[in-house]
Amino acid sequence: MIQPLRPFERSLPMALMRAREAVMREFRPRLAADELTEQQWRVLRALYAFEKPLTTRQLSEMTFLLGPSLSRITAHLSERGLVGRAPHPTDQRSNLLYLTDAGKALVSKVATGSEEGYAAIEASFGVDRLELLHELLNELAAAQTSAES
Amino acid sequence: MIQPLRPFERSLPMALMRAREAVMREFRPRLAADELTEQQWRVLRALYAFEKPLTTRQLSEMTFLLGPSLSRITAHLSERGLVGRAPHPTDQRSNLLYLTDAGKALVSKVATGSEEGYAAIEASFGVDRLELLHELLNELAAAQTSAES
DNA sequence: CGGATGTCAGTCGAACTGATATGA
DNA sequence: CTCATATCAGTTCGACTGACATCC
Repeated sequence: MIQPLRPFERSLPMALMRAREAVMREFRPRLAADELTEQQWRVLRALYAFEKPLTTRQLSEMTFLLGPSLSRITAHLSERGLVGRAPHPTDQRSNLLYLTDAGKALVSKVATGSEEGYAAIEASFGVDRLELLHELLNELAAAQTSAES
Repeated sequence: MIQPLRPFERSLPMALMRAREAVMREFRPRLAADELTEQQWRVLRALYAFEKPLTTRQLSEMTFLLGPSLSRITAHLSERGLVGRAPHPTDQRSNLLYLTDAGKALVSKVATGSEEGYAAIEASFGVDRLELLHELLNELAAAQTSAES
């Protein structure tokens, strides 16, 4: 007989996915309403949060998207007029990507609406426990990232 | 000026993804070594955990995969001889999917190896804090799922 | 030169929608 | 008849690899 391995409920990746899926049920419709995929949103969100232009490489690290995927996504966002591209001042291999005014407006609109979603989560889950969860998640990510061989 | 919205670090979906990404760096190579995608693994894992045959619908709820995606995935796993298919005893619309011996052996092999990954995580993060994290994640998922409109 | 950055080309897997057959 | 289950067809998207031009 095969040994009784780690049960389904104790799978950490599964628990993280289940929680994320539950949360995204709150946000996904808002993104879909503006024809945005999760990945596109991650890019816009990163650009918005930093308020400064970013290179593809920086975006890649922040959004966990691979270079080639980012090339496609940013090209698409550029076609939609949400993202602009400027030459890098010192490194001519690289570009700097930034949010256009239309991009900023869209992010602001979606993010403002999303605050309703956050309010719902905070109400049903509790602000302090949400804070604790954030803390644990950050520490887990830090612990694993630093534990690379 | 646009209001300073929720910063990047306080995005719950992002925090969950970052943590999951960090954890998956430990497990992804193990799956890739056996030519398994994350989604395929989720299906095998669910079948293995339940030890009983499951319908496509049940699998869909457990793995967060859509029906059509599951059809393709199970067809693929069936071609590889990892999953078998039997008629449902009472509902002739449905099938029952189960792990073949080869499937069980593969899951057992991958899962056994993965315990090393869990050990590394427990070592760097702490068993008790991992337990607390699991608890919070489950409660978050439950709170959100029940808060559906 | 070696090493990094970004893009292109191409393949594969999965998400997703809409339609369809089948049976509860 | 209705509703649910599952699959198919087809499109879009992103993951990923390998090659490549460009430049530090």
